Amino acid sequence: MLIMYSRSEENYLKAIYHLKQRASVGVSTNAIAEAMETKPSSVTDMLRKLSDKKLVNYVKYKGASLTDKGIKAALGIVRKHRIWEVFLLEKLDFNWDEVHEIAEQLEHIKSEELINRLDKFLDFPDYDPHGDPIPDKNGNIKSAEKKLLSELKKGNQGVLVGVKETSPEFLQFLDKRAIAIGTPVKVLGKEFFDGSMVIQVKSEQFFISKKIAENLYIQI
Amino acid sequence: MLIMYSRSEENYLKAIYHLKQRASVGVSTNAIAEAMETKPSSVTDMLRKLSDKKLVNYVKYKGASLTDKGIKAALGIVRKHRIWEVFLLEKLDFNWDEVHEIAEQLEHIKSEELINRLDKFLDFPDYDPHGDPIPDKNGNIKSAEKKLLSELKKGNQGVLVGVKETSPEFLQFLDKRAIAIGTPVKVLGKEFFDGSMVIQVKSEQFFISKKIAENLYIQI
DNA sequence: TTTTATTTTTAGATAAAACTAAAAATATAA
DNA sequence: TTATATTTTTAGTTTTATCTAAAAATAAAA
Repeated sequence: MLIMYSRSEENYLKAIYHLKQRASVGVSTNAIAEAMETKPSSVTDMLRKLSDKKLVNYVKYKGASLTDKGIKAALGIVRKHRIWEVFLLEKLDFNWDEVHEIAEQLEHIKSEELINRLDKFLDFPDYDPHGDPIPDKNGNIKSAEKKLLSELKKGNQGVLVGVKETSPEFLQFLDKRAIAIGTPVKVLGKEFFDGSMVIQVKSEQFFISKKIAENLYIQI
Repeated sequence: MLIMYSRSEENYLKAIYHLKQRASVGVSTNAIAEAMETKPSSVTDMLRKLSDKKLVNYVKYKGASLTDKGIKAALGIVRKHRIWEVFLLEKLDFNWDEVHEIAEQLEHIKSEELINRLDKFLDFPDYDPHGDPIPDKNGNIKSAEKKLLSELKKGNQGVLVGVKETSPEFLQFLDKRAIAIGTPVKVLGKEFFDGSMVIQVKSEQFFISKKIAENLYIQI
């Protein structure tokens, strides 16, 4: 059962996987198109194709969700992506805002053996540089019990364990303030009006907008 | 001048580079087709395209050769391929007959930074696992002054520094006889009739056909 | 040098993955 | 509930890289 998917198919599977994450309903055509920076009509074409291959459940006008087969395939790609990110950061000294783009290419290299050996070479890491868990070769993934910083209340504290947004701009924003995975964070104040917060990071205090808080995962 | 080429264009450039190597005339359409396992008509199409991009000199019915721009591009791909091979062998413990296929994929990853950092990580290797020299980032390549074993005469001796053929079958053939890069080899006898040889490898003697001898590079 | 064989090119077709523009379905607002 | 807006799909093109079959050019043999 050594089935291979095209680079495009893999990218769609990955996008649906990331968009779905517990949304009980199907993912909309438009949402996929936006995430992939392509046109809705292209998405429709691909959904039909993936549906024919039993990788997604797709009902016209009702959106799509991954089948078990689709989830398995998506997890394989996510695994590759995250292992390569660890390699780039730990072995080649890339910065955490540089690794994503290159991993987008490396995740499509076809070789189970390669990724398993790389996994071993890196001593079987559990999380990638952004704090996201790495599925093992059987597709088992640790569902990190993390909360968004924006969901915390005044007085709550925890450790930054992940970021939702991974754009270089956002990651550089964090770097500038010395906020990184593992950094302890405490909520000093929160505005009801706009959801903005004042947080304590080490000896410093920062004002952050709701948008920032919605992209930081905290483990309490 | 950050020009990118498609995977297919890169493969054609690489194939022409490998076929050319000092043949003063152009490489024939059929030779390229055979090397790439594709049809001559496909080659004609691509040669016209590469010619438009000033990567090859192409004259209808007369074959093709790389321009300076084409050589530079080809060397960039060869560099990536060989650096990845070193990585796979040295860091991930792949066998030398397994690395080629995976490197065929990795060589197309688009990132100068990546390959330069990998080069550094590997401590700037000069040769790949098959004994072929690795071009530096400016395209300078050590032209190893090696001879084919088949060109040597009775009594000549040297060290195996490379292989021409890189198929798993051939490499396993060598492994079975403990012939590897760095192994000293001496020609004990040579038949005029069919070019076959008897060679001394360490304490053992082997009979090898002309075809084998034509795929082993020796440094005297 | 004419004939035959081989190589190379042209012409037209196909498949994958994208696009645009228009039509159809669904959701929202008056 | 009808009208309007949004979302999604269909239909038809485009681009890249391939292919087959036939025509043209070149090379080899008689």
